[in-house]
Parts: sequence; C-alpha cells; structure tokens
Amino acid sequence: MARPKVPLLSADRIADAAIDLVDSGAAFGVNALARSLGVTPSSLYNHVDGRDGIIELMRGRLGHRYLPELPTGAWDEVVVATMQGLRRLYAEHPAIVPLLVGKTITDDTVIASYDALASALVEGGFPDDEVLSVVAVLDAFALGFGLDYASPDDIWQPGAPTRSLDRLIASAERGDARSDRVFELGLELVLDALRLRLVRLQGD
Amino acid sequence: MARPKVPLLSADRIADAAIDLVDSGAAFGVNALARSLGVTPSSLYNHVDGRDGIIELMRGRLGHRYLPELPTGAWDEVVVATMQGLRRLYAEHPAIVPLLVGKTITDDTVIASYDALASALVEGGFPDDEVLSVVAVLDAFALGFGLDYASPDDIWQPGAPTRSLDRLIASAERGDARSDRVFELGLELVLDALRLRLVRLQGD
DNA sequence: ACCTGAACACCGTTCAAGT
DNA sequence: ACCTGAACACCGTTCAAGT
Repeated sequence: MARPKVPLLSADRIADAAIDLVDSGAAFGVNALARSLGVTPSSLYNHVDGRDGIIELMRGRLGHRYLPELPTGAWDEVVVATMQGLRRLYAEHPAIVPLLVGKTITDDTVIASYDALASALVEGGFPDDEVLSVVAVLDAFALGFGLDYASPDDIWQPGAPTRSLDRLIASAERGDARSDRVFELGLELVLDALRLRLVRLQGD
Repeated sequence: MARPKVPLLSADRIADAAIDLVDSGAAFGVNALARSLGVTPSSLYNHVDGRDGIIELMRGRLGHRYLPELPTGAWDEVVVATMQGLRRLYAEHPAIVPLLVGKTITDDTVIASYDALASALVEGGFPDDEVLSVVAVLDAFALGFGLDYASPDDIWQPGAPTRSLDRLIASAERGDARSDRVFELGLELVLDALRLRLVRLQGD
C-alpha cells in the first residue's frame, strides 16, 4: 500500500488524533501518534512540520473549538469570555498545556483571539504602553491555571511536618473542583484589580 | 579509572552542572549533562534518581539560593518577598521554568517557603478554606511570569494583519525589561485585589 | 502526491564488570 | 562505593523506493 487512492492522513486528522492521544493520558510523541493512526511515523511528515508543527496544530484546533467567535462588548466582558474559553480548554485538555508552554503562537485563530482582547483593552481606556503587559498578565494567569489542571493531585508533598501546609492540604478540595475554585478566585482578583487600576488612571 | 579515590560526582555537583547546562542555552538531558561533567551517563545514576530526580534537585538548589530565609512580617510583605524571590529565580534561570512545570514539589526548602506563605495568609486573616487557593493563584502567577521570561522574544507571530496586536507589539518593550514590567504590574494587581478581598471579608 | 521501510543520530535507563 | 562500557528499548527526522 504505497500510495492510497484516498489519502489516509491530513493535517486536521493528525491534530485531532494528537489531541485524543494526549487526552487519553499517553505521552505525546510522533511515534505513538503514528501508531494510533495506524501509520508509519515518516508518513506524518507529508502533512505536518514535525513534532513542534503538530503541537501548534493542536493549539489551533483547540483554539478554534473553545474561542470560536470573537467576543465583543465592554473590555471586562471580553476578558471574562476569553479567560473562560481558555479555562474550559485547559480544564478539558489539561495534558496539552505543558506542551504549549514557551512556544511562539502562530495560529491565526488564536492570534485573532488575543488581538480581540488587546483591542478591547485599548478601547476600554488602558494606555497603549500597558495593554500588551495586561494581555501578558492574563495569559500568564490562564497558563498558570491550565498547569494547575494539569498538575498531579499533590502539588506539594511535604517530607517534614509543616506549620500550615499539611493541615490545609488535608482539608482542601481536590481535582477539578479545586482548580475551578482557584480559577474563579484568580479571575475575580484580576478583574477587581484591573477595574481599580482603570479608575485610578482616569482619575489623573 | 573504575572507582576514583575521591568521588568525581555528588548530587549537588550534578545539580549545579545541570543548572549551568540549562543556563548556557543547551537542551537539558542526561547525556548532555554527563558530557559536561566529563563522565559517562550511567555514572549519574549512582547519585541521582534519573532525569526527574535531577530536575527536582535543581529546584531545590535554586530555591535554596533565591528563597534563603523564610520571610516574616505582615502577610503582604511575605507575599512580596516570596514573589520577588521567585521572580529573580525565574528571570535569572528562565530556561529551567519549563522543566519544573507540572511536577510534584518535594524539596524541603521550597516546601518551607510555600508553608511560610500559607502561614502568613492564615495569620493575615484569610479563611482556612481559601488560603491554599490563594497560594495556588500566586504560584500560577509566578510560574506564568517565569514562562514569560523563558518565552521567545515573539510570543505572538501574527500571520495576517491585526486590529491592535501588530501596532502594540511594534512599540512594545522587549526582553527582560518587558517581563519585569509585566511582573511588577501583575504583582501590584494581585496585591490590590487580595487587600480588597480581605477588607470585604472582614467587613462581613 | 502519499505511504513504506531502512537508516541515522540521539534519547533515558539498567546492569554486569572492574577497582 | 563509584565509575565504565555494553546493551536495551525508545526517540524524531530524512530519504530513497514504490505506486
């Protein structure tokens, strides 16, 4: 079966299989991915730009699913919509988050989403030279939370007795319920802070 | 040279070499690390628990350097001290951040640091069932910012023209100066928000 | 154009052998 | 106790060969 009449693969099919693979708990890898597609590793290179290319495709596909239309409205509504989209994305596909870390974003859908966020902040009254920083803060937030979803149940594993940590860990919620709570708290905190900042900026 | 009279290696020496390796811009790996130590990869396994073990040792060494003594004082002073320590750590060793992501923290020094933070928040008046969430928020923050330091200069690489992103990127600061600014902004935002939250909690 | 199979340089880890 | 060297199962990627 050298060349099939109808192609077995496509970039989208590969990206979807990659997402399924990672969601299933398996380690991400070109070989494992090819195996799950019933295909030879080298076949993938006809459609896709290697390991990193596949990861960027995954980002694009998920962005397309979770940030489908660009949010509009007041800046804080746009912030909430974007962050909630990212939160759902990361909560439902936590194992992907570590793969996305520290890689340049090129996917158009995802870029458009950050663009909408930046534009909303500009229109909301944040000064030009601060908007990108605010976006970066929000991004750092979202990523940090995404990693929280991806984290092992025990983030901290004290070897020796602690003053507070042991006790707090013992009585704490676990898993997604905790992560959701943390995210809600965090989002509330940034929004409060951003609103406060805007008021102060406009007061000058 | 089967067994030298005085050992060539030790856990600390390996951890330090690993930090140097990663700081030099090279990819982290057991083989590269052994090479930089002038030693065979298998030698490392006499001192260290494999790749993940080495990473946790790196965390410990750096924690020891950047979070040396436990901060005391008002809760917000403790928060600032801890976050600034993490900021310096991540700023000066950005390439390490992605390695730390999503791995359980076992190192005692680092644990003690989070414990001090949690204790300060408890004493500051945050309710027990919220402290761990606040710590997680701060941790997500710090990690997110750490990743900002580790990020390529271009986090976003728009393929098509954008409404705001292109323009803002063109006029933005770059590199560490920008990351510092983002961090300061972020820290200010969380602190404001946490203070506000505390006031509201105590108002009830 | 699209898939296979062989080949390449590389991983991380284990373990017997040597002192 | 601590290092070496061989061996293992695995990476990601390239490329000629086949249809």
